[in-house]
Amino acid sequence: MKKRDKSILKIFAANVIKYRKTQHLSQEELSFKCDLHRTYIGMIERAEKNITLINIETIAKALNISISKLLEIK
Amino acid sequence: MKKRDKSILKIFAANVIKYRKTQHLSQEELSFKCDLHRTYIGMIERAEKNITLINIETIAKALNISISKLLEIK
DNA sequence: ACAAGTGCTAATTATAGTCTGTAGATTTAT
DNA sequence: ATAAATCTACAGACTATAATTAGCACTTGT
Repeated sequence: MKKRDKSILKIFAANVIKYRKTQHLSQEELSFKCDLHRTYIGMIERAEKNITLINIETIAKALNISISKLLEIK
Repeated sequence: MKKRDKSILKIFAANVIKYRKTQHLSQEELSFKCDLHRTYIGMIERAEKNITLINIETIAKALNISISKLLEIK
C-alpha cells in the first residue's frame, strides 16, 4: 500500500469550511446544492476522504468559486 | 447512479499531456517520477479516470507545476 | 526488422462515495 | 434556565469506482 501525504486534503477541507461558513450554509444545505450526501461533506471537511476531481468541481460550483480557491493555502 | 460532467477530466488530461511533452517526458518516465503505473498515466491522459486529489498533487509535483496549472482551460 | 511509446482490455484490490442511525454539541425559543 | 430544534461528529455496512498490474496490439521512427 502506497503512503501519500494527506496535507492537501486538509487544505481543501479548511477552504470548504471557510467558504461554506461565509455563505452561512450548513453542511446539509451545501450537500443539497452539490447533490452529495450530508455525511460525505462532513468527511471531506474532516479530511477523511481523498476526494475526486469531479466532486471537487461540484463543490466549487456549489460555492460559486473556482477550484483554485479551494486549494489555496491560507 | 449519478451522472456528472466529465469535461474537467478532459481539461486535466490535456494539461498533463501538454506539460509532460514540453518537458520531453514519456508516459513511462512521468510514471516513474510519480510512482504511478504507466498505464494509469495513460488512462488519465485519455480522461478515463476520475483522479483523486492526492494523485492530482502527486502529478503536479512530478511536473514541477501548481495544481491550478493543471486545471487551466487553454 | 527492431525498438520505443502509447492505446486498450481485462482482472484484482483498495478506497471513494452512499446511506442509516446515534450521540453530543450548539443555537433558538419559551 | 431548560426545552426544543438544528447542526455536526462518528460508526458501520454497503455499493461504485479509483488505482494497480500484466499483457498484447498498433504506430512511428531509425
